[in-house]
Amino acid sequence: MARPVGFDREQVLADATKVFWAHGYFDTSVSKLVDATRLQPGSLYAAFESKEGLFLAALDHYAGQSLARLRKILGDAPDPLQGVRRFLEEMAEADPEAAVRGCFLVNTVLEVGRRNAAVQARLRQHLTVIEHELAEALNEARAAGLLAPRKSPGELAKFLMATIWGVRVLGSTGAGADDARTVLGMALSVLDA
Amino acid sequence: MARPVGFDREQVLADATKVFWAHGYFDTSVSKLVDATRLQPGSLYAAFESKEGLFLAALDHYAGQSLARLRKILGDAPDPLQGVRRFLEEMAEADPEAAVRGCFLVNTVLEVGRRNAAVQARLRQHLTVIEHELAEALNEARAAGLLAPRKSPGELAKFLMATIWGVRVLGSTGAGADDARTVLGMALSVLDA
DNA sequence: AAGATACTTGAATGATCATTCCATAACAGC
DNA sequence: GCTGTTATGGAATGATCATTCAAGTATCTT
Repeated sequence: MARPVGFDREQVLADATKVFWAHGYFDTSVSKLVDATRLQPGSLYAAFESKEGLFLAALDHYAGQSLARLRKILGDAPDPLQGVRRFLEEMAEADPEAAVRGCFLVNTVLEVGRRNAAVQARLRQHLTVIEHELAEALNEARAAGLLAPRKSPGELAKFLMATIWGVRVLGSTGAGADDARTVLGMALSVLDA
Repeated sequence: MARPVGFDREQVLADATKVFWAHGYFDTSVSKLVDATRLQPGSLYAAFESKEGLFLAALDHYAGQSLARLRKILGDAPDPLQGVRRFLEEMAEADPEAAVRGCFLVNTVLEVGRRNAAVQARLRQHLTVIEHELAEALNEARAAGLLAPRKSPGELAKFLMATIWGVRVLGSTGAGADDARTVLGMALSVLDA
């Protein structure tokens, strides 16, 4: 047949994700991507079609990793409710640099998603999967008697997603871990009683 | 003396704010600003020094208006606690376009603030003023017996700010008013009991 | 009414933008 | 070890970027 691809697609996506995450979509130039991935424009365009194509692929790459982390935390926890709590509480313990960097998906919702239908659709899809995962865990928790029966797992999941987003913004303002813990503590108190 | 400035600075700031709010910092070109403000580059640079200078001025313009709106709602409310509730609840009632546009300050925290110290400092300043306003209202509420004494107004204010940010992100994902009301209802339940 | 002052205009600047393209290189099948 | 096919490297493209500047114009002071 012909010459095979000479780079590791996953590695390239990891590199590109890092750049887009740090600089956003519009302030990431193709030349920054060339530097970070060590791929020339030709190869980049052959593999991902366009800057937007690469960006969407990076979004998928990031979302896949986030989902895996959530599932691991839920799986390792002694019960579904504690799993949910730990997932939220973990956010306050990231190092300051990571906290300021925020969540790639949330950053993108505000920078691009508002105005680009393709990007918004992709983001909603990824965020919905995470929300459903939380809702399912809360549903199990309620079935196991860990959560008051009058609470709605679906609504709580929506609320927790908004809490996550709020804490991400808080982190990007440069606030410290203490503030994050305060906010998370109050939000998680909604799960009590 | 000499020829006076031939444009209304407030009007220019209002126009520029609209563009920056809709497109963000990096996707707003000077030529878009020239179109929106009907000022030529020379005049724009004479009045605001640079694109970043105009952006910071737009941020100030927006923050001033936001603060005025908050103060009006607090002033019109029958008591401080209801004022705070109304300020939050009002967010769900914006028309869908405005909801997707989000809050200029929050959008900017994630797009620019994370990486530009001057912008981040300005944002923190504006957001802190709003947070203090909320904390003060909650303090009055507690003094008036409307809020349980064990609740901390300062911590509640931080939590409510994060709630606002979360709801803003929710709106930018394209979610409807119902979802916003659900999230706000749960968050405001923290003020009860 | 005349001169001094400073705003406005819009073209020019050089850099950088996303994307394309072509010559070259590398591998598969025969 | 050719031959066909596809990846790669890197220059070239034309558009657009933020910013500057010189020429023209409007207004205030005297």
